[in-house]
Amino acid sequence: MSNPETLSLYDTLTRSYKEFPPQDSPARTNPDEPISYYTCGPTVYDSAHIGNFRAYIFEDQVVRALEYLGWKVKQVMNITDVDDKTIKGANPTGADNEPRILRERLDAYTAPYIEAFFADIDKLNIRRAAVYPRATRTIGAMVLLVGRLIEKGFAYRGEDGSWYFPIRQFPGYGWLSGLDLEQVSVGARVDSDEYDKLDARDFVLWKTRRPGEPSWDPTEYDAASPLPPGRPGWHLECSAMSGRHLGETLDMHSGGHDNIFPHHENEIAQSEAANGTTFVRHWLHCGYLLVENQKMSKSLGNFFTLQNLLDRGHEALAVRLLLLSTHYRKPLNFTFDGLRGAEANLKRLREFLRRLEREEASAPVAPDEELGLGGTGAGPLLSKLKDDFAAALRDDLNISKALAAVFELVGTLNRLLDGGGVRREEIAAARKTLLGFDEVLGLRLGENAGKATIEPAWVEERLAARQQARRERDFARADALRDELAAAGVVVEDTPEGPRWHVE
RNA sequence: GGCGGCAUAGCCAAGUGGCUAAGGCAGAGGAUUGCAAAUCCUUCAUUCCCCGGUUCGAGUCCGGGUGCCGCCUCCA
Repeated sequence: MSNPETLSLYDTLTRSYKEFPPQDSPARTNPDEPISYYTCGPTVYDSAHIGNFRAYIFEDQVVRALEYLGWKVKQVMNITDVDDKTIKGANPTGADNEPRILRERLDAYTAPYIEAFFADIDKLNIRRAAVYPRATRTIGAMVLLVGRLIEKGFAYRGEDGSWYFPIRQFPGYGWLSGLDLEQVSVGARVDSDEYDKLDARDFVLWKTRRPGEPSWDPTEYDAASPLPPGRPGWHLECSAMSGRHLGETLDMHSGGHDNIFPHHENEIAQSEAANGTTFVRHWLHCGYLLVENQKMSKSLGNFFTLQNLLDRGHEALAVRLLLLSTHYRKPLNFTFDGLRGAEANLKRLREFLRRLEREEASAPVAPDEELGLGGTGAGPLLSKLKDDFAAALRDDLNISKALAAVFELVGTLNRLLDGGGVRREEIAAARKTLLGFDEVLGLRLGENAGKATIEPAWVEERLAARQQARRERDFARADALRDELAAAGVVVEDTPEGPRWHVE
């Protein structure tokens, strides 16, 4: 393995391109040290939609690209399993009960959504992160974090016992989002439990227990904790979980553009106030997803989960290809036209790999090949394309350029193979190059997952009958046999060397 | 109102001052085929939202518009 290559990546905080990994990242000097990468995960109150998956696929691209370029990565993705929506979902009537019962109800409510989330990311071939910490299982770390904030004077208690973070005390507040605190309008609406904030813009760290809401007793984790029984505020979990699994300073943190404010802004404030160290060296955010040029919403009827698309007969990996083929920082306009285009592209890539495998297996090893002669000189082309591909990734993950290299490989090799005389080792090298690209694209080109298993003898029997019919020029019968095979998912292609088939 | 992003062919999209504006999808014509499929060839933006300006030269820089999108504190 050659030395890892650095990338030029846009950084949200400085609004500029920066070299990644950052200079002060331990991964830069210690080859065994992984890049620490924290990603905001799902709130499990419902099935994730394709807008969520754009972010998760983008983050998967980041990991895959870094690994392709030679880096080790430790990715952590949180699962938010306690917030207002999950609480409401778990206990719609608001009936009060013991905290333990309410916590159990919450777990029972989120469990199927957690399961669905993992099933979906598997279908989309999103690699699993190293850890998926759950908020409800990390309460102790959150309690300790608030404890440190209290010690340092970065938290105050409201009248009802909830604790808040005083944003005015944190000098860097607003930096990430570029918001000027004085300009942020303080809404006229003041929530009933916000009356005792010192500043209406302060955010809650720990909410005191309300009837009907699951709660945790902080003294179970820290006997000296002044926090009342209650639950964590929205932002606290990410600061606590990232610290627990990746340390006080992260190489990279990413999420959707809409997480910048207030979520990530508040994470910075909490973590840096508590630890006195830089929280994140590099911030990365992906753009929004539109559907047919409109915001995705249930009322417009353009709201899609992955399952909705599968139900319409689309393929998860085509959805993946579509969602990754727009540069991560640009708005992505999801259309069914685009999805069909992605399906065509995916088919072309699969077809190309099949051709390489087929021709590699049948290519004779010519006498001059043993001498290293002959062939078409595909080698230099392949190394150029690999260079182009890697350079595209290093250029702020320029996926369009990377895909151009992939399709140049397809077009050029198809031409060479049509011309003949390609050496077996050249074909093998092309195949390996394509599969190498797919390590980043994640389209499972080299796998046959999900394909129907067909009994070859059954197919051969029909093919033989069809050939017989063709020889007799009984094309109606030949086409009927081909249709029968097609119905079973078998695609037949006639060639000068006879028919060949594959399962689709 | 404040802050930020985007605008390139029917669709997706690269491009960050200089040869003929990448690549993909769709379309058209052709080779091949019994018909298909796959593949290949040809074709598909005198032009980059509009108006000015800078420059020998601008899609690329500057100014001004227009349009679309996001954020401006969770629980609304």
